[in-house]
Order: sequence, then C-alpha cells, then structure tokens
Amino acid sequence: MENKRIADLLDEIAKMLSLEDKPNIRFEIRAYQKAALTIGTLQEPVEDMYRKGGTEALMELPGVGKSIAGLIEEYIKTGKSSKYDTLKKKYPIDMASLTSIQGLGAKKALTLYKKLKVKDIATLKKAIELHRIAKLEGFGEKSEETIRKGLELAESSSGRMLISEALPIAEELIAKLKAGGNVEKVLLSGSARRMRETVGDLDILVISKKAEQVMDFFTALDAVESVIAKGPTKSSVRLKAGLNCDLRVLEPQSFGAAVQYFTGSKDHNIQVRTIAVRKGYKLNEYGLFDKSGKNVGGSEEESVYEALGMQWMPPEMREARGEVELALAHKIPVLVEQKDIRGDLHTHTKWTDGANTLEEMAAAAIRLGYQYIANTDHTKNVTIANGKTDAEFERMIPKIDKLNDSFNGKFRILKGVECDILKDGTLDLKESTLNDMDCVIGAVHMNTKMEKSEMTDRIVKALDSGLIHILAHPTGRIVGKREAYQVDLDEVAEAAERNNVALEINSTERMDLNDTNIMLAAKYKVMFSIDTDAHSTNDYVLMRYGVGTARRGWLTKDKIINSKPLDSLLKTFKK
DNA sequence: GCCGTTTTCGGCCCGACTGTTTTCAGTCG
Repeated sequence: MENKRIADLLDEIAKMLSLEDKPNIRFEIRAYQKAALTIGTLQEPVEDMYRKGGTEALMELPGVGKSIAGLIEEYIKTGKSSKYDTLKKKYPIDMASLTSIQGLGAKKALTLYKKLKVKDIATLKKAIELHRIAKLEGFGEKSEETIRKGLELAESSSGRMLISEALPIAEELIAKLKAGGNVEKVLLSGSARRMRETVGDLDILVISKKAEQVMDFFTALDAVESVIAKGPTKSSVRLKAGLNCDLRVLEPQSFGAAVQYFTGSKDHNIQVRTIAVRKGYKLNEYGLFDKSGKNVGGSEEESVYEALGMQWMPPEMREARGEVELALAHKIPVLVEQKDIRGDLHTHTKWTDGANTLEEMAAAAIRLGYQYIANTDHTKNVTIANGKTDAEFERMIPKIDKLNDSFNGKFRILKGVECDILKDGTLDLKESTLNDMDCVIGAVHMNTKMEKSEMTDRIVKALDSGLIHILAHPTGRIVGKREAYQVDLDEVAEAAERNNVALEINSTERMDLNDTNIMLAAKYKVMFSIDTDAHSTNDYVLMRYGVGTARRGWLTKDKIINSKPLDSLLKTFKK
C-alpha cells in the first residue's frame, strides 16, 4: 500500500466532510487534511510503520491520532474504510477529479450533483455542453465559463511547468515591471522562489504607492493572455506562456511579512503561524502583530523570523520537513550555492550526441569561471547517442592531453566517460579503458523495465566494480514524462558509500536525484555531484536548478564533489 | 479529529477576489 493512496483517501474524506452540515466540522476537515499531508510527504511506507509498531507507531505521526490511526489500520488490513464508504454513499461524486478543476470546490460540486447529476469529469463536460450550469441558482454565465476554462486547462496539461522554463519567464516579467516604473521593489515569491522542480503559477510581489497604475501596466503586458482577476492589491493573469501569474502590491512596512507569507510553503507557514500564536502574536501577510496590534514584523523577512525566535532559512528549505525546528534551535545549515560550483562533471560533445565541440564546451566553461569540466560522452551500447568503443575512447586521450596543455594549467578537461551499465550490471567498456579515465560516470539507459530487486542488484553490482566515480541520474525519472524505474535507493546509497561513488543531481528535466531522494541518500555517507548533463554550451545554465534541488535536499557545500578544487577532486576520484 | 511550556477541554492561520445577490458564500492560496 503506497503512502499516496492513503493520503488521497484522507484528502477525499476531508473533501466530503466539507459538505457535512455540522458545527465545527471545519476543524475535523483540517485534521484529515493535515494527516493526509503528513502521510503524503513521509519517506517511510506507512504500512511498514504499522507492521512494526501498530497503531501506536502511527499515532506518533504529527496530525495522526486515535481515529485516523484506526482508519489507516482498517485500510491497510481490508483495503477499505468504513468512514469513507459511509461518506461516499452520501456523496457518490468523483471529488478528487472535480475539485482539481480551478474554480470548482466541494460545495459547488455537490450542488452540481444534486441539481444536474454531475458526478465526474464526463458528466460535467456534458452539463457544460448543454449549457445547464449557468441557469442554476447561485451560478451564472460567468461561473459556467470559469468551470469550462478550468476544465480545459486541467485537460491540456497537469497545469505545472518545469522550474527551468518558469523561472526565466518570471525574471522577464520582473524586469518589465521594474522598467515600467511606479514600483519601489519587486520580488518573486511562491514555489518558484523555493525552487520547486515544477511550479503551478508565479507569485510576484511589489512595493508601490501607485497600485492602480502598476495593475494596469501589469495586466496590459504583452505576455498576458487573459486577466482572471484585477483588484487594488491583487491581480491574477493567465500568461501566453501557459501558466498563471499573481501580482500583489504591498506596503513597505508589511513587505517582510508578505514575502514570508507568499513564499510558503503553505505547510511551512502553518507551522510558523502556530509558533506566532503561541508567542502571543498574530501573523498574516500584512505583518507580525503583537498584542497591542503593533506591527513588529518589519520590511524584511529576516525580522519576521527573528521576532519569533527563529533563524532565517533559505526558501528552498521551507517545506515543513523539520526546518522550523532547526530554525528555532538556530541550527540552519549553510547550504551549497551556485558560486561554490567549480566545474561540471557530466558533459557531452558532438563526438556522440552533443551539439558542440570539446573546444567549444571548454571555452564556454572557462567563460563561466569554471576550473574544470569532465568530458563524458556515451559508450557503444547507447547506439542512439552514437556511443563509442574502447579503442575510440583510448584514441581521444592524447587529443585531450594536447588541449589541456593549451590551457597553461588554468583549466582542465577531465578525461571521462558516461559508461552504460548493461542489463546484467557489467559495464560497457573494459576495465583497462575505464582505468585510463579521470572521471567515470555509470548510468542506466536501456532495459529499464525491470523488477525492483533486479534493477537494484544491477546498479549495486556496477558500483561494486570499483570503477565508477559518479552514478548518473540514479532513478531514471524525467519530470512529467517518465516515472523512476523500480529501484531500492537505500541499497544503492549504501553501495555508493561503500565504493566512494558520488550520486548525481542531474539538473536537466530529469531532476534526478530529486529533493526527497537527496534527503534519503544523505542519511548515508555519500557525496553528490551536481551536473548539467550538458549537450551544448547553452545547457550549462541549468546548473542553478541542480543547485536549487540540492538546496531543497539541505545539502551543504562539503557534500558536493564539484565544489572542490581540482586537485582535491582528483584525490577523491583515486580508487 | 488532534493536541498540550496557558490547556486532557477548548481551541484550531487568515485574508482577497469573484459572482451572485443586495450581504455573503465559495474558492483559492
């Protein structure tokens, strides 16, 4: 039983509870939502916890008490929940799908069911086609249009965009807002500031005395497709690029609280607010107010946390994963930064499937201030990428040596290879060839549909060869496109620790390892390598997203091999 | 339904915008 299934069950119960007409039901709803969140973000399978420690163990989880622990027990044992079934009988609606549509919540969904027998996406579509929603009491033409558009959006995509696509869009909007005048300060907040791998929308905050002009300017920008809402403090638009953007105009004295609030995450904020309440404050987006109603939050985010007895923490950490406790203890780690990165250890050239020559890749890296790159082209088994043989790699060695001579010691190309890990866990090149390389990356590319134990053994065997320095994209996932293959990351991390192999944080749309897997792997004494897997000189810019992901995994500089100077990097590569 | 450095009972984060109705419920973040 996956945690997600249990979390979804609790979430749907919460949605159905919101239809109940009972006093104080909203707190029960919140309790189910909170429990769903806890379980949804848990690393360890809840089922394992239950098998080991029963309902007692479940009740240790924040937000899980006697009732919900009992419900989970029932669900694990029988695959059913009587509470869920009772509610479902009363509300036989596909709540999860319907409420995922923007502008449609549980209450409206219920009305649609009662009046129009809408119970899922298909029946909703029909109701819209027949133009029946607009005629309902409490609805209207605009409501129907909102739901129709929301449905369209939900169907056209999952609604989220890669951070590497969204952040440049946000930065362009911010530049426009600054250039447009009337603003004193502009800042990106929301999940993009937290560097989540995908973002659902953009949240931009400004300080301005001329809110109306700013809103007019913003909603009239070329990048805007349509205006969803427009008010004096908040406007919301759909961008042509395919995502929504909110703009909020704030007062200088509340900017700190607003930045804190809108950066989120929501769950982080709930924890921070709870602390505020406990200390006798009230925290909202306008400030941190003491009992006399005085705003003690200030114009900076730091001062809000400080007033609450907390240390400021990087936005990437704010996911309610224990950072609040660390902040209260003033033990927030110093996370790796982009400026710490001294080189890129996973790059490709024209020789296999890249777009640039090695000379061009080196020149671009030098311009970025890097001390080194590893040239890691593909091996023969990866035929679609024009992978090379042992003999071909051997022949490259003198060429790279010659090129390195031309750098006069100021830059170094490491002789490398992205060696395919074959189906049986052996490597695609000979041991003698790999031993001639400075940097050997092991990677799984083919035959990825294996049993979990089989895939785990395959990778562990490759690591145990002692020939690999870095394991590339350890889980094989591609955001929004390809699921991770079945693999036991604990066993892989253990093997990496045993063999002194760094795990890659691949900065492309793979985002692999991702933040939670980094946290999982970091329980072991392993190092990480943040790489762009660059297939052209343009790809070097992706490094910031890999660094962002590493920061979301709470990694410090000393855990990142490519933050090391060349000589100490080469020492760690010596087997 | 959960929880406790104020509590085992009585709290639980909080506000903006929209649409429809005419004072507010629903939705969202």
